[in-house]
Amino acid sequence: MQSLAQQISEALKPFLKETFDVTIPQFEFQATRKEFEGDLTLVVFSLLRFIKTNPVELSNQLGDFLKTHNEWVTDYNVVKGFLNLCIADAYYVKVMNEISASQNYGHIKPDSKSVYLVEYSSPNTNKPLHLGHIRNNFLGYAVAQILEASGKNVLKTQIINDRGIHICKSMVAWKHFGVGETPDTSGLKGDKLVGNYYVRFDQEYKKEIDSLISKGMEIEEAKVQAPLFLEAQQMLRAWEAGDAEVVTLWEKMNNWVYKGFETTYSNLGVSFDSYYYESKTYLLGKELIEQGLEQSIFYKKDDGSVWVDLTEEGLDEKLLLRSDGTAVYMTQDLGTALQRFKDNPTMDGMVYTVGNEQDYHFKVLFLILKKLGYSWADSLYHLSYGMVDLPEGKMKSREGTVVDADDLMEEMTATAASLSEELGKLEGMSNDDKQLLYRTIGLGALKYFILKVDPKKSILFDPKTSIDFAGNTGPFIQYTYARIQSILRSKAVSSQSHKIVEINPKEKEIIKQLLSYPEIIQQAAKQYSPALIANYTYDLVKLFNSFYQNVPILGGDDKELETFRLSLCSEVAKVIQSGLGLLGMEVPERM
RNA sequence: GGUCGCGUAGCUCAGCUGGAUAGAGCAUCUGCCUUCUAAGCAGACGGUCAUAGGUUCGAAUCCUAUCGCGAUCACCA
Repeated sequence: MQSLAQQISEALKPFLKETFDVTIPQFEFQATRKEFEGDLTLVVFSLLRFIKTNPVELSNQLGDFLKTHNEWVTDYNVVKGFLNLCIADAYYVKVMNEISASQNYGHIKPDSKSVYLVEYSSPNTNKPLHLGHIRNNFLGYAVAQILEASGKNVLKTQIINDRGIHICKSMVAWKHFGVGETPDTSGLKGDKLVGNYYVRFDQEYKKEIDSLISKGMEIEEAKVQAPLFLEAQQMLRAWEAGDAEVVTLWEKMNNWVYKGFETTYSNLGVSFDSYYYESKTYLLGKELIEQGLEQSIFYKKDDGSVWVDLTEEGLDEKLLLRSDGTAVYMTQDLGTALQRFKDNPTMDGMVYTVGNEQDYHFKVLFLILKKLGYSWADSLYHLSYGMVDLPEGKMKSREGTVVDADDLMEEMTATAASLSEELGKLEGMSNDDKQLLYRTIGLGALKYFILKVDPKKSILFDPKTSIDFAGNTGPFIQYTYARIQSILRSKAVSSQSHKIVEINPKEKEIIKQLLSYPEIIQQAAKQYSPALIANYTYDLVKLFNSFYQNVPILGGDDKELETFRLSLCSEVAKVIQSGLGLLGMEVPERM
């Protein structure tokens, strides 16, 4: 479907060639502002670079030409260098018919084998998911959906940080204070149980430090001499050496955590196509370091540690391997990237959804991969997002100011429930259906609240006041959808194309908004920005509500008009559903 | 200190590759529920786009400097 702007561009090019002997590569169009008459505006100013003439005169010339040569341009007016074109109602009726006839409007089917990987979530296995992970998950999932809608094959994946000193701490604490306790015996989710022991480790560790200090030891000395700390270190070494007992316990506790995570993911409404584990990729990373050493891309210091020098690129020197030969964070990420490429040879790009405190890390990671000669390094993208802060400041697990993901979702559902009860429109709905609805609304509120903001900006989240259900919010959009469904329930929408000759301004605005949806998806994909989709959908909903309150949809004598309006409602509903779907949000039939 | 990001209405945010008089929501105030769901609609109030220069027909948008906030600069991940 060719847009009107494209059609007009095509018509103008030969005209300008003939009249002025110039070739214009690109015309600039914009929607006409409300205070002027017209629908589409050609910015003639931008043509002055090619044609030295009076902008008003040129505008009039172009307007005359279009009025006589384009079937949809009915009239025009000129304000300074702006050529405002009036477009026939029939054009909007025609495109409405095209939109209703199209399948999955705005979405494009992938036409190649190439694959995009979207990595998100990527938790540690020593504590439950919290508010920060929530932003990460919503963002990653939404971006994956948007890329898919824009015509790419997408695989959602994550890297699980399942090895290291942190998980050993939980294991040590469990061995001392909780042997025999399992998710089944305690009734706790696995991730919560393991997280508790991580906290317990820290508490007991502090006690040991204090006791050592009271015996006259220096603080720094006490920190590394505390028995629990030594035990955790010892356990990490045993793990790396493949000690059977340690590995078995490690597997057992990690599996508890994974099971707990699965529950949370399922409640969040996100999913993954594959999983990568650092315990499995760090060895490949080490191989890469060896290769780089042989090719003299990296260098070894006297103590045996391996480094890369990025000072020429304006960065620092970066450690890649410790002096004892063990892997660091960067080693693992190099290995993971290579592993993913090996698993997906047709990979066209990869998106890393990771907080902005790691901007530097990813800059370095991509640079190293490029130095190693991997051509795909250019198509890696760090989807960097800002922190989620609380009124009290940063979230700190030690100080108990972390907002737990499961708890938050439950709170949201409860808030949605009490607000819905107050409104009392759900008579005759079964309890199960109500519960499902409350979850849909509560979670929708949370998702929309987070996704409508530009990813790179940090969010201030106040659990008490942040989530609203009125105005620019998820529930408002869901509510509008539910109301449209209610209208559609009363009458069947015919699929025939409409022939009405006149439409009112509200309808025209809605159709214009619908028309720009495919472009919005492409743009959102290009910018990795769910916020673009969110704000687009909100605008559409606002237009619809104004229409709904001011124009009778049902009734009246003109049946032709009624069918047209019903059909318009139906298309609006479909686009709302699609837009919210890209954000990972559900849409209710009634609420 | 070096590097990166942010700064738009009292608050939360839009503003696409520079375009016409900078837009929404919340809050405050005024109207609108016997007609398809009032989580709504119609309207009022609210701005030195952090500051100062520059680029040009034209700047919230691009460039430079300054100020403020945040992140980062580990043999942690």
